[in-house]
Amino acid sequence: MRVSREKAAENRALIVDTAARLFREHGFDDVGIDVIMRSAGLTHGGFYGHFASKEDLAGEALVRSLQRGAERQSRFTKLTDLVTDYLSDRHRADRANGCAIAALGSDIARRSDGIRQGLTAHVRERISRLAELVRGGTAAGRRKRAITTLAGIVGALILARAVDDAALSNEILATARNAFGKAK
Amino acid sequence: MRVSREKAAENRALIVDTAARLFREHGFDDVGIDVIMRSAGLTHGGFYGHFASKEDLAGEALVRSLQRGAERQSRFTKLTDLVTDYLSDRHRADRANGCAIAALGSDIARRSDGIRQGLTAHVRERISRLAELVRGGTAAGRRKRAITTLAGIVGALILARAVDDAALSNEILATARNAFGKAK
DNA sequence: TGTACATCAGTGAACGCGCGTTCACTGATGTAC
DNA sequence: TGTACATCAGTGAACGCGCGTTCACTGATGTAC
Repeated sequence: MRVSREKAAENRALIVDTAARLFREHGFDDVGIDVIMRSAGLTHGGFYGHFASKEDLAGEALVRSLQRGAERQSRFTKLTDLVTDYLSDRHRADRANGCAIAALGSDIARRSDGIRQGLTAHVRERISRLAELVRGGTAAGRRKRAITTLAGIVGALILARAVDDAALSNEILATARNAFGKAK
Repeated sequence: MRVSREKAAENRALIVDTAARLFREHGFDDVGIDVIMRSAGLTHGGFYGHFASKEDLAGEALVRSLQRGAERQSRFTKLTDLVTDYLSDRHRADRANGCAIAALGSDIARRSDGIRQGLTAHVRERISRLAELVRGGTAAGRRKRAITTLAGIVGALILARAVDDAALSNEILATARNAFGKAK
């Protein structure tokens, strides 16, 4: 049965949000459209009224995930705080609501151009944002520090999640927090 | 038709090697058994004479990939050389024969226990190996430096591959080479 | 060393299931008068 | 403001394809004598 245009728009946004979480948690290929729609409280048949294809949704969901990450990071005024939050136990455990680059990074390199373009714009912004939080040095130096920091925290989180040993995982997180979160 | 036991063992190793390359290039879920077997010059029906399941092969293939990476890195006697090689244009372009952590990192966290255990042992070894290449400082300091370096180069390679812009990708690689490859 | 038989690596057809996608239909919303 | 009709968001069954897995079969290898 038909619903109001307002409700339809809400449903669309809900599908994107739901997919954004499920994709980060299980990867693009391991989440079916029926699961996404059911999780959003709908049936799978209505999917193609909102999106042209699953790949289309994947692109929107990734952008949404990245936006959420950017919003969270915008709360911090010190690089240390941002790094501490990014490399926290909570973030390691909560893949579904965490950084999309860490959750899907090695996948993204293999996806379609549209998806990679969305990521590229985001990475650019995140580097600029990190550079603003670096204290001292030249502009070029701050930018280098921002890139190094981004690479370091993304790599550390991916390693800490991939590793099957709590002690080693903790050691990786703690060491990276120290190395990349220091005022230097 | 039957082949000699020696030939059968060769075929098995060839399947693992072939799968190791294909998985790194396209991801676990986007490579079918028929593609792997055909790439190895066999037909798909023989697969289950060698492996219990696709997941079983995935585990062996990952271990093989990680071994190859360890062999390559064992050639270097200086941290700078290792980092320069890891963050080279060649490595960025050749995902199929490169580091499995960078190629499959965010996937691995979602795989079965067997697969993650193989990775954990490897990460431990790689950290020890990197620590040996660090000059100066205490043992604990060298280990911390090794962890930071591993996280940094893995993250940088993943970012450089995911990004859809050659200039930005180059900037990430060059900056990380400088930051993590320096003698400090 | 040669022969006869058992074994078994590899083949190719087939099965079954999951999943992306399509479609006829329903009934509430939106619109024209 | 109310009525009649058109629209269209969502439903659920169905389609078709790909892919992991199974299986009867083949014929070369391995073994027993």
